[in-house]
Amino acid sequence: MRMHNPPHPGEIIKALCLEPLGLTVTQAAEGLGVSRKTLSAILNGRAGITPEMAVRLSIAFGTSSESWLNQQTQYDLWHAERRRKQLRVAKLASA
Amino acid sequence: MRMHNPPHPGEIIKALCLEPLGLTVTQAAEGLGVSRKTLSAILNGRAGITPEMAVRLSIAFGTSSESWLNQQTQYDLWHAERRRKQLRVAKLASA
DNA sequence: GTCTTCTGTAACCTTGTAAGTTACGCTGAA
DNA sequence: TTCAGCGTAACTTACAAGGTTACAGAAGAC
Repeated sequence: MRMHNPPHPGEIIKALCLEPLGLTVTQAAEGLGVSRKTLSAILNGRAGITPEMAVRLSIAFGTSSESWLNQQTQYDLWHAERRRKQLRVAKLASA
Repeated sequence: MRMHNPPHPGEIIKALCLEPLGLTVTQAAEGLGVSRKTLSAILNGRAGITPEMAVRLSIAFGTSSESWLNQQTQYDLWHAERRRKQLRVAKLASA
């Protein structure tokens, strides 16, 4: 489990894709083939990156879809781990 | 992108966790703190592993939640990649 | 000042999925 | 035959993603 709260993937998209290319949200949304609302929600952390969106990002920006989706996975997992103590689960195998 | 259709994580749970320990689906569901229906759906590929379920699995079986969730990610991504050609996405950066 | 563009976001709808409870039929073992 | 285990259907609640439409604010061009 990582120590620091990982940034949501939207921040990375904004910092590594949109800003370097000088793309507006509107332009990027058109390029990705999604609505401006959908991209805006991701950029502002109000929606996650779905598998399909990861593939879209990999087409548009040339990185692997796996890396995009893994970012989302790490983000989701960090938040799920914060509730680990609240889960009532038996140890079925003591590793 | 992997060549072969990755097994859904439920198969791995069954093969690596339940069978070696001789656990029934009912027993494992109780230990994990979920309904028998929920676990059955996962084992039979009709539901995915959520971040919370990944944490439950890591508590019960002593493996990292990340490894469980990554299996789901790989499974989801493989299916999303199959539709890559159908997505109308512009190349915004030519990597 | 005025107009336009970009942006965030609210409201609303549709679709899909996860999870729960309850209940049913099937199977296999005691 | 009786019963435990299992898959699964039917129903509910909850939530997330995506779309369209519309609004308000910020910022630049004129």
